[in-house]
Amino acid sequence: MTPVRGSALERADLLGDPVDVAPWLLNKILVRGDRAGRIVEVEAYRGESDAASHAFRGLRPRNAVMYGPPGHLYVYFTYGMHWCANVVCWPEGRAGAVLIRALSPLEGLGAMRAVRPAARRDRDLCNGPAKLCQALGITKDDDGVDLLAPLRRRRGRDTVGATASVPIRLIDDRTPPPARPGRGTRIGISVATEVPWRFWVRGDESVSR
DNA sequence: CTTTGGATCGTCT
DNA sequence: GACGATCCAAAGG
Repeated sequence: MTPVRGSALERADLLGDPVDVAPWLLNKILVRGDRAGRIVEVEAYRGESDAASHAFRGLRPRNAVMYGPPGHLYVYFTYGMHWCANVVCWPEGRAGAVLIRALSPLEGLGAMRAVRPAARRDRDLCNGPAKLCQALGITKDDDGVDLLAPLRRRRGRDTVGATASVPIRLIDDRTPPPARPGRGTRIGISVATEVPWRFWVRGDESVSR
């Protein structure tokens, strides 16, 4: 399998409103060691002005990363068993993030299948925010990592086990975002359910149900 | 295919 | 003490 190639994103591209950054992130690639997937579904969370955001009630230990510089990963734990990952937006001091809801698996499918035995088909490996974290081994340990940091020389093999030391990066392989992405309301929330801040790549089979 | 309910624990009230 | 930015297995059509 040929490794994905691409350049790091510009941090300036993530300085904006999550509602603008979210569709722009579609078709970018999330890489962890030998595993990689193309972003095909996202949701924008606008921080203190968004009742559905974890930052709606201000700075807390859990959401502190969202108040940091853009381009870092905000990871949270939910439902007593799941991890979910966001790309931090807006300048330092202002909370905002884009939840990554689904990836189209590109590389390391074998490792993903090994960690996700519940996935019957490959399209089920990363078609949900907690599923993709499981597939890439994203946990609390990855909260706050810089997705745009230059990649150092490969430290070791990406084994199915410990992923904590394996870097996570966001890269651009020059596949542009869709000119006309799917757009609709966000999923799984009980407030601010009417705003259309969910975006996806139309027709991609890994978009969540 | 769709619907339903259980699992499970950190965070905030 | 309640409730999640969810997933999955089981049951029903």
